[in-house]
Amino acid sequence: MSKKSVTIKEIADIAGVSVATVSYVLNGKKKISEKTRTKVLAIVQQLNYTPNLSAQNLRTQDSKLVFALVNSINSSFNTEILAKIDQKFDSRGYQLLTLTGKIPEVIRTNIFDGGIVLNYNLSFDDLEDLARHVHKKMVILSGSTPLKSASIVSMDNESGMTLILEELYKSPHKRICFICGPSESINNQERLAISEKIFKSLFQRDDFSIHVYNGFFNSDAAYEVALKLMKSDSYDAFVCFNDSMALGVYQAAAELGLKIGEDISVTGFDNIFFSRHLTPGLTTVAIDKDSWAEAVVETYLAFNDENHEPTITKIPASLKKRKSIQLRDNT
Amino acid sequence: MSKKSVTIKEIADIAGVSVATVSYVLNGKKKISEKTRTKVLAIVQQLNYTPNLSAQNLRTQDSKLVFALVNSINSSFNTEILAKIDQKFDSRGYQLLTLTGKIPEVIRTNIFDGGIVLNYNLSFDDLEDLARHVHKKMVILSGSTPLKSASIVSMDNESGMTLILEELYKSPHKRICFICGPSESINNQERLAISEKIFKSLFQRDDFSIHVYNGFFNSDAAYEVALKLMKSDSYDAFVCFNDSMALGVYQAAAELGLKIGEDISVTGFDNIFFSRHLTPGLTTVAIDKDSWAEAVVETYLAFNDENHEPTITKIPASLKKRKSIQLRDNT
DNA sequence: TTGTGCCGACCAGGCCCCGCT
DNA sequence: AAGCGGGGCCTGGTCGGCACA
Repeated sequence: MSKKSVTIKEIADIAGVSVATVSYVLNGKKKISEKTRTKVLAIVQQLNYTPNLSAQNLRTQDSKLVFALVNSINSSFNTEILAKIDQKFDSRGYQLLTLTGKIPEVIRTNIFDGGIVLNYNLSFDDLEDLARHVHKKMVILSGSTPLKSASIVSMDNESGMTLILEELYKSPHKRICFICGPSESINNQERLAISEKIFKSLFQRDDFSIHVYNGFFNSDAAYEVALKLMKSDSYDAFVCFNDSMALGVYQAAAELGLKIGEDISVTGFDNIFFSRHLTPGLTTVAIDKDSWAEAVVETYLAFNDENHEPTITKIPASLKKRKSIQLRDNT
Repeated sequence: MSKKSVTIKEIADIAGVSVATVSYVLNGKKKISEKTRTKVLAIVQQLNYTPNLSAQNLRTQDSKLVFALVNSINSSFNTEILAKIDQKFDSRGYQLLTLTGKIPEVIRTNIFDGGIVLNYNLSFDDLEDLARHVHKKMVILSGSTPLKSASIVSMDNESGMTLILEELYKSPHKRICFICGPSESINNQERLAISEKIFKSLFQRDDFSIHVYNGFFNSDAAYEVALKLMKSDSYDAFVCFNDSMALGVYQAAAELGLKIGEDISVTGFDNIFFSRHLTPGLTTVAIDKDSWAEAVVETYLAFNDENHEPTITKIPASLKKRKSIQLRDNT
């Protein structure tokens, strides 16, 4: 299999010039006469020659490949932001390669210029470990704790969670429960911490922890949990730490004939695409994904400066009001 | 930036052995005494050495990297199957790297062992062009027309479309329209062709083409189209060529107070995750994604045999009955 | 002797310094 | 001065060979 690919040497031989000349023609770093230039290019074209990237990277110690490490490629939240980042890297001459797995071998080798990590389920320790291995440009898309050699561009969970709980406070529904994500997730940890703070101060209650249920950030688990809780009629407000889980809550409500926005209130986080397609629309926390993606790419490229030090950037969140919260007056 | 990484030569120097010895220790192709082995490994461990993949690939002319080219990473259909393929490649020692773009430069270079193409919007000509460039293992996940140097493992659109239209035939709703995808998409072409055939034979009508509307495979466009059509009350059955578009139809129906499964019928294709979370559940065409992924990986690995010839495999489709079609009697 | 254990040296493809005409 | 080429080098794999028991 895999026919041998044509090399620069073959091009040189056929064109009757040296390898050096072909190389110069291809990357235009030196003046070459128009005559040889066209001759070489014609042969390159004809033989469909492409430089061997391994050889190129090896020699130049440089690469325009950027990895994106994600916990799962099958997640709307991940792919929505990934699509934008991909696009922005592309316009700057970098190619984004998405890969999954805890810490794949391949990122420890040096075919990549650097990478970004978009991963709900990577603990701080995992990140430190990763940063030790990838001694290059690295941007993490979650968390707030500075890392030795990676920048952070993450969403502002604190303001986001505050916005949504303040909105929910306007509802007559006050028997709140929290459907949260996996404990390893940094975003989950942050959302949990700030929720507790607000719950205590705004709702003036001290029994936060007993109203927290794990939905593992996925709709099926959240569905199971919600179904049980609804049957026992313990709660009339469901604060989901992401939109996927809100979807599971919607499904449970539909099954039991509960009207969302009337009988119960439901909130999400992330504003992924289907949250506006639900009936009623899901009130959730949005973050401008375009700005986020832009910040990620800029932060990444900032490593190109000599002596650049890692930075931490927080992307502001806003409230996306729809109809899943019942409000006292219809404001 | 990017501290210089440690090389095999440094390891050799520190261990007081030759590079050859270190190399043999690392890939165990030759007997090395236990004593030197442990000594070398200790230093490798300590300096956190990882072989330079570019150098390795260059020398061995071999790679365990597989690309997955997709039109968009932000599509549930793509990511659901991708996640499974990723996993199966992983268990066979290959690393899957997902990338987007028409024909990215990087796949023409030889850092990849080969790749798969999962792309609704790549025409046959694009595929031929791609196959010319990637003269290696290649598996395409759509289409039926044999390619010179790539295998095909695609879903059986014909049987899928037949199943769903036969089911719809049991409904009293007979004013059918078809919401289809972009014309370049091979899957769209196949679904369109077979729909026309069945429409003519089963429903015995000859005016197929005037009931076809383009929804571009995305929910927003489908929503716009559906809203207009519903307002004019021209149709009571909406056959969507994928589930995303069915989502748009659901939204339009909700807005106009139309009950799906009662006032109108809606069908999908692909059975992506949220189709079972909708209310009512979406009746759609399912394909066993696990079998599909398995077939893709097996087909890919078959290229390892000498003189392997490209193959074409069709993955069977089945009907996922839910409640979005109104049936005459409640069977 | 006949291995066993190790090493020197070359090779893979392409970039680019430096020197030649 | 303008155009071109020789050859070292980036890193790691591997073959033939050599020393030593």
